[in-house]
Amino acid sequence: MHDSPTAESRPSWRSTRQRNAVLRALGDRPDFTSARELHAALAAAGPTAGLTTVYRTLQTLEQRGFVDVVRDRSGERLYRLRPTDGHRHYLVCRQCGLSLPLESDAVERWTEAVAAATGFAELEHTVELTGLCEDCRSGTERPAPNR
Amino acid sequence: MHDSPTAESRPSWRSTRQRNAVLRALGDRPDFTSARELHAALAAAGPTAGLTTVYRTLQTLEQRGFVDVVRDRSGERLYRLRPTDGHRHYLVCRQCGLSLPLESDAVERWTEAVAAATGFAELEHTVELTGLCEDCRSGTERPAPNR
DNA sequence: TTCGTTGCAAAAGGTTTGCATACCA
DNA sequence: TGGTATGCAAACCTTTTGCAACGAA
Repeated sequence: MHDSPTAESRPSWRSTRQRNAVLRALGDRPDFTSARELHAALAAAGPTAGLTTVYRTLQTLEQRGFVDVVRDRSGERLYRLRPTDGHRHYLVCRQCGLSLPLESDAVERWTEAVAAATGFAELEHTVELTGLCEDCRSGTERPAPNR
Repeated sequence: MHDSPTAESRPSWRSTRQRNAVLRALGDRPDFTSARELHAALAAAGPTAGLTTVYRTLQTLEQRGFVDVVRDRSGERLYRLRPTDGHRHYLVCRQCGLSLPLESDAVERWTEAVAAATGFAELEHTVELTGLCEDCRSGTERPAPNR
C-alpha cells in the first residue's frame, strides 16, 4: 500500500462510457484486481474499453486517491476502490485474493516515531500483509481467482 | 522488504569470477542497488559479468537470504547485502538512496497480532519506508545516485 | 569428466507512448 | 468548436529463458 501525502485533483474528470465501465467493474470486485482482469471483465460484460484506457483510467483514479494499489509478488499492480473513509492497509490472501482492510494505527505511529528519530521528512510507507485465510487453509476455498 | 519464513540453501555454491565480482560490487555499495547498476559497475571495474549472470546471482543470493530486496516506485528491484544479524527493514531516502536499517519490533508485533485476530496463517509482510534525509532537505546532498 | 555456470539473443510480461480519430461539454 | 479521451500498434524496461559453450571441483 502506498501513502501519498497529497491527493491531487487538477484536471477535470470527463465522464465517458469507458470510464464508467471501469468504475463499475472496480465496484463489482471486493478485492484487488489487475488491469488485465478488469479489461477482461469489461470485454465479457458488453461495452468494452481498450486496455490502454483501463490503464489510463486507473492511473487517474490513483492520482485522485480513489483507488488503493498494491503489488503482487510478481510486481504486477492490483487495484481496489478505496473505502469512503480514506486510506487503509490490507491483509490479502495469497490463495484466493480475499482482502481485509486493517486497523493500522500502530504502523502509522511507528512511522511517525521513525521520522522523528531519523530526521527524515515527507515519509511515505508501503505496508503489505499477505497470508493464507482460514477458508483456504481448510480447503473450503471460495471460487478463487488464485493469484 | 519481503520476509520469507524459510531461507533455503539446497544446491551448492560454486565460486566463480563473475559471482565474486557481483559480491564485491554489492559490498562496495552501502545502499540499495539495481541489477543494471551493478552490471555497469562491473563493466567499469574490469572483470565483467553478463547481465543475465548478475540477475541469476542476485536471485540465488536472495533465496539464501544474503541480500535484502526492495522495489522502488517504478517497480524495479533494488538489492543490498544483508547485515550479518539477519533481516531488517530500511528507511530509504528517495533523493540520494541513503538507507538506514530500522528497529522494527513494533511492526513484527503488529503482524503477529493481526494474524491472531484474523485467522490468517503464513503471514508475510512488506514494509518499505521512504522519505527525504536531512542532508537532501538542507541542500547538502551527497554525490546522489538520485533515484 | 561432470554438472553447475555463463552469456548471447530472444521471449516474456506489464505498462506507457505516439498519433490519428472519436466524442464530451 | 475546442480540448479530452480513446484505441491501436509499437515502444519500453526489467526480468526470465533457451541453448550451446565453458569451467570449477
